[in-house]
Amino acid sequence: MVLDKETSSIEATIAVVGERWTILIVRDIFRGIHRFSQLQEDLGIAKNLLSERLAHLVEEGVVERVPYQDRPLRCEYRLTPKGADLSASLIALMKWGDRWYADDPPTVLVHRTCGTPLDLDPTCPRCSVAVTPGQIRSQNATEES
Amino acid sequence: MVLDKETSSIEATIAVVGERWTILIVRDIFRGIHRFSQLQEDLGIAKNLLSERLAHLVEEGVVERVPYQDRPLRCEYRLTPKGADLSASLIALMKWGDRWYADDPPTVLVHRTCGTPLDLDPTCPRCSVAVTPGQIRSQNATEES
DNA sequence: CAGTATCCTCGAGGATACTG
DNA sequence: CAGTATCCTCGAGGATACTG
Repeated sequence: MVLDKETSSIEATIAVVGERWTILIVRDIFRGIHRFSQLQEDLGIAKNLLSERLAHLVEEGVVERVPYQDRPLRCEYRLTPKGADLSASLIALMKWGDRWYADDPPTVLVHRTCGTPLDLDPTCPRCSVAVTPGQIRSQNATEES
Repeated sequence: MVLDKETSSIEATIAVVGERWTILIVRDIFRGIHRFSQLQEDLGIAKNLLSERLAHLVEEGVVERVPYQDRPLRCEYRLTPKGADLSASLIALMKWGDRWYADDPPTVLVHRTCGTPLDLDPTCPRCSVAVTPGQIRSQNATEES
C-alpha cells in the first residue's frame, strides 16, 4: 500500500531509539553530558544497562566514542550527524509533553539564547494548513513534485 | 537545574506513547484505521495486548471510544485533540527514519495533496539557526520574552 | 573511572480458548 | 465482531561484585 514507506520509517526509528533509557541517554548527550559516570549519575541507570545502551547507540551510528585522555584510555560519547539529526524528534516529543503535562500550563518552548517562541507544528508551506502523518508520503528526492 | 522542565516533559511523553505497539497504534489511527479488528490485522498484535494498549491510550486521553452502531454496541477509536497533537512528533520520527533508513535514499517527505516538500528541522524564526534540544527552555506563556 | 560478569526475579509478550 | 481470561515462557531490568 501507499503508506508502506512511512510505516517502516517509524518502525525503524523506534527500533533504534524507541526505548526509555535510550532516548534519555540521547537527550542527555544533547544537553552536554558526555561521560559514562555523568550519564549514570544523572539517569540513575544500572551500569550494565548504560553500557549496553551506549554500545547499541554506537553500533547504530547515533553516538560515537571520542577519546579524551590516554593512559588510561578514556572515551566520551558524542552524537554523530545521524544522532544530532534526532533533535527535531526530541524537541517535538518534549513539546508535546510540555503542552499536556506541564505543572502550570500554559507554557511555551523558546530558544534559550534569544527567547523567541518556537512553533514546530507541521504546516505545508504552500497550502498553509496543518499536516497530519496520514497526509504525508515519501518520494524520491529527484522526482518532480 | 534549568533543564528540569524539559526532562520531565520528555519522560512524560515517552511514559504515554514510548512503546512500540502504542506508537504504532496511534499512527494507524492517524492513518484512518479505527476499529479493533482492523488494528489487530494491520499490526499483527495479540488481541489482549491491543486491548490493553487501547485502554491505556483512552485512560491517558489520547484516544477515545466512539460508538458507531448499537445492538450490539460497537465502538471505534478516534484521536482526541491531545492525540491529534502528536502529529508533529510522529512526523519527526517518521522523517528521521526515512532519512536514515530509506531503502533508496535520498527521499523527501511531501504533503500528499500538493506534493510540497516539508521541512521540520527546528529553526529559530528570529535567529534563523537550527535549534537543538539543549538550546530550548520552557517558560510561562504569559512571561515576557 | 569505566566499564564487564553474574545472578536473580518479576512481569511483559504472546498464544489460545472462551464470551456476549 | 470485539473483546476478556488464562497460562506459559523467556528475557529484560536491576543489584552487586569484580577488573584494568
